[in-house]
Amino acid sequence: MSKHVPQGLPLTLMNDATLTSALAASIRAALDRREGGQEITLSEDDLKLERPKNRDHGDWASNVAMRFAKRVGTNPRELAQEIASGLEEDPSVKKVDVAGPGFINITLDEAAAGELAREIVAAGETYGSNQALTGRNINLEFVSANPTGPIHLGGARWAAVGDSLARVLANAGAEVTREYYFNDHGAQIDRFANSLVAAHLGEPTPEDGYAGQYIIDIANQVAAENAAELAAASDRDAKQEVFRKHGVELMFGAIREKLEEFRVHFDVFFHEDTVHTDGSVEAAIQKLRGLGRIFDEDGAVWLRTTDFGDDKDRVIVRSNGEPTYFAGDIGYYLNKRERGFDECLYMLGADHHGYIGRMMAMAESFGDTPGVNMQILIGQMVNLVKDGEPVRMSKRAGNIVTLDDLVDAVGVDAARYSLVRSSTNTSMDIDLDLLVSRSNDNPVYYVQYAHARTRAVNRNATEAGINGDNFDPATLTHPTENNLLGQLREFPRILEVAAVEREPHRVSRYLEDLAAAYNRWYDQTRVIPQGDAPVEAVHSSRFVLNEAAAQVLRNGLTMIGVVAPDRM
RNA sequence: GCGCCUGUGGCUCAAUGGAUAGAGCAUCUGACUACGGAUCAGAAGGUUGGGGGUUCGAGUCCCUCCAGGCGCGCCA
Repeated sequence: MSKHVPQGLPLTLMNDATLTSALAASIRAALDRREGGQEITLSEDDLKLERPKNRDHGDWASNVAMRFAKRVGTNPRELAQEIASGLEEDPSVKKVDVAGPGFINITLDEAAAGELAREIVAAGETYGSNQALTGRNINLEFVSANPTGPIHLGGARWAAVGDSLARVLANAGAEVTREYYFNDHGAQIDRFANSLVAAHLGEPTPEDGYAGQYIIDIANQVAAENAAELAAASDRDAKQEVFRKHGVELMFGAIREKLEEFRVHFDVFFHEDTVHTDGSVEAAIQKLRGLGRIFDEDGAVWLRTTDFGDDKDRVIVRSNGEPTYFAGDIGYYLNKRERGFDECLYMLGADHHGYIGRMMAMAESFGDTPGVNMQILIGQMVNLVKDGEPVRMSKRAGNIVTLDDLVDAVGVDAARYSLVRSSTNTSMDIDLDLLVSRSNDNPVYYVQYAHARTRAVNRNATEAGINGDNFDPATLTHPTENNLLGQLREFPRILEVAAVEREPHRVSRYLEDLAAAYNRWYDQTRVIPQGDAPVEAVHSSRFVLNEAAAQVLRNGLTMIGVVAPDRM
């Protein structure tokens, strides 16, 4: 994602703490044995363990030997060997291998690894929560679509991604406020109102107006509900005012309703009007003027954004005295900061990326730090495709595909999942017909199926009298168990990265890997003994592992607002 | 012209600078009178757009070229 966010955010990995300290001690010892080793200080980064993609490379791996070999005058493999022999003394370590150019591959003791299943079940829905963003007070603004029409596919994408991001940020310990900037101030609203009057009077859609069935529907509804008010309106302008007031209200109500149905809840709906009427804009201009950032030219009021890297200076009050749209943004930003938000995140479509320069300059004009107090996340467009050909959506033309259409076609779960699943850096083509016909291909069902399967296993096992009482982690020795445990162990780290990098799509990718690991395990082992075979500790242990997998699938699906069903 | 994003198997997309570039769909071959076959096992399919560079190591970072999307208003 194009992220105008601070670099080098702390990323404390949820590695096994004792393992990390054992690694540190072992490296220290190896370095101290060499001349000059005392001069080297180890950073958190140096001790970072990573999870090998290939299971043959153990549970954890470190590249530390390759990073330090040159500095201490040896080759990586030799240094790795020294560190490895020190590590092997740690009781939770089963074996340590040196591989490839100097990787240190650590395999955990099975009992230590299996213990995780019990820990996850005990942690329940808190498993995966972390402290990566503790103490951050974040305002996340997303969707903010104009109330001149229903939410279209682009807005749907930001609704799904933004809401998931909010969940991921909160899961990382941040205070998150979800906010929608309700743009009810500008000329577009006049055009919207004008379109409603025209529809009411049976006139053709005005130049620059909005078309579509929803305009007619809203016009009819306003007319039906406000007959007296309309009759009292003397001229067309007065009628338009009636349509403006009630039409915007209706449109906005519909948007809120659709978002709620999409399981996207906003804490604050902020009306653009208020920054113009409550003095926020005026206060912001005064403040910037006091800071020497404002100048007057050609009868207009300007903000000297070029001082902070913008392409050109920006008008904030036109020569006719009307504030620009950007003036509203300025007042709104100041308003957010005064409400106590340290970090204001904006999710914008790629068609607004030209805005970044002036927004960041504006924040800096206030003395704030761009990329910290103000962070802008740019996501690429959603394109509508029909029969392989791109179709240009336009509210004016009235051929938009809406959030509602998408939900009608595939349902909330599949819609949210597929919108979140890919990086926001990539533009997205949606062919609604194709989406419907291939709806069963959606990976969301694979993940949901895995969860439903855990519940079926649970029901059957419970009926067979199996529970977790005789849990013995050392019995979880099958390769697929090792693999599943490794996958489960990664969950908190995935959520940390997703939060810090602002990339919720990582969660869905992870869930697909986890579901695959679960299905393979299910295929290879049995929780319930076959036939008359006795119930042993291993079955009890697998029962716990089954519950752990279920828990993580649930917790992960919750992050993207998708239901974890008991049956499908 | 300048700026941002993208370019990875036939298609849709993954991959905090790490090991043999991974999934799904499509294609082909197998597996159910054992806990849900919406599943599993396997095969085939790649010069990561081209070319330089940095690094022990580059799909990832830097430069350059090519292609596509988006943007450069006293519009919102």
